[in-house]
Amino acid sequence: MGHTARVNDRTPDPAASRQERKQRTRRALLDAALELLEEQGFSSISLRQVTRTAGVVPTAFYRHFADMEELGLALIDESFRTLRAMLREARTGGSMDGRAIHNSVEILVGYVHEHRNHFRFIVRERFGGVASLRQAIGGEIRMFGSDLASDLARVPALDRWRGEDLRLLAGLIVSLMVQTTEEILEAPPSDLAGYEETMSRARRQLRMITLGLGEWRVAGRADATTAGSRG
Amino acid sequence: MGHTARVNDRTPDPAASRQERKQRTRRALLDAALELLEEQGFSSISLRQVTRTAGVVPTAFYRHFADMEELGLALIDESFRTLRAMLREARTGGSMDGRAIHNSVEILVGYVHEHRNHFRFIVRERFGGVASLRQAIGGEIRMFGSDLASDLARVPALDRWRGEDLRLLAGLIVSLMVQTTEEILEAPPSDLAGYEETMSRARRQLRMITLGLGEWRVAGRADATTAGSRG
DNA sequence: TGTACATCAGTGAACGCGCGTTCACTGATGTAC
DNA sequence: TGTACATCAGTGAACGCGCGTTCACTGATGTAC
Repeated sequence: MGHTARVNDRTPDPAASRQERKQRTRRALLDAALELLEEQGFSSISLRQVTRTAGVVPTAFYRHFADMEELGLALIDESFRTLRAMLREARTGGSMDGRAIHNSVEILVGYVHEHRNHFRFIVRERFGGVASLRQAIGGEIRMFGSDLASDLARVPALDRWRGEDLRLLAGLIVSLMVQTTEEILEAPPSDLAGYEETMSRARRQLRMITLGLGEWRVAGRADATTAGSRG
Repeated sequence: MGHTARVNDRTPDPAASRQERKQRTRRALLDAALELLEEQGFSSISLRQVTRTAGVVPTAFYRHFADMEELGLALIDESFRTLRAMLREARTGGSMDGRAIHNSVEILVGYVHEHRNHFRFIVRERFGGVASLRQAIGGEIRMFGSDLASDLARVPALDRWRGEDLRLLAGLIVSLMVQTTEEILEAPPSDLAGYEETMSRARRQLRMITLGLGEWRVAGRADATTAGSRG
């Protein structure tokens, strides 16, 4: 809440190269935007507010971004880049089963919790007023759903499912994860009990979904396959 | 796209009373805002844009709303009032079973489809930059979840469920409905095939959720291991 | 190592613009008698 | 029914303000020799 780390604060740090300092200012602009986005929507924060918060003159902005939209896209990229890497890593190791799906959900929710400001921005702008940001965020979430669907295809219990049904199932899970992300962001970051509560709710809701999967008729006929979610 | 029904267009209609004309201007302001909200977020549309689109001078705005926020709250109220009535009616008739839940979902999705502009606004501002609107929308959705949970309590198959679990299940279904609403709004209103496709997906996803409910252990132990499917 | 020049991140003044809000007003509609 | 007055939805001018963007600039950092 308003520590507002400005980029200069008049300690020029002679050890830093020109390039390093430029990066630092860029960082300050991104952080300033994230700070302002705690309170406002992206389309209502101004370039001048951002530079003011970053401790820099308005015109300095143009050394880093062509306009606010470009800054917004940079924030989206930042938000998802590390998460994608973490999930890719989690998914390469070992076999794919119900446990692995649960793991991915835990990784995502933990990640969101640790990057609250980024994801508050993401949730706000997912259907916000700026079309290019909406598209970029939509693309990331869709990609996330596709990855999940192909993971699900590797779960033994689901091996006879049609691709279309796997995508529906993935959509259901993504929908739960979006909902959970929103819940995480509603509580203050210090509220660890609330965080655990949300996690626990998400786990049980995920289990509610997976429990019934054994009942789903694969080919459209009533041949009930076995094996629900097995821990 | 941009038919922009202005309030005056210089046909004063001598038959209308002063009160009727005032209502008409109010309506024109709300419609103007909805039209602008197709393209922009609420916090970035201006009072002057709204009055310009409505065909009225900026200062006339104050005869109807204290500020833009008050207009926004009026739009939220409009969006949900009729829907609430329809769902209440749907739920008073007859017994409550899986069929009734499906019916409610159909009503909601159809309603959203026929009030696209209102619900685009709702979806945008649900996590948008204006706190009071966020709260109002959150309250409506939460109320919706509570109603659904108490409906679920009357479903025979769920009669032994704990309230907490019913709320989780209701949350899951609300989450699916929000997701479906977002899908409906992504396609143009003329795309009836897309609408039916979305409806069909929603139905099957709802079935995926409800299929497993027989497996849920009512008294709920805390570990993750679960039995396989029943016949 | 020292000098002369190039680069370029950040500065500060200035611009025209749309904004929300104020104010005194107009003139049609409504009401009292 | 006709007259005199009150109401009040909508008008139009004016205000001060923050905005995005332009421009010429400064002075520390980087580079060539």
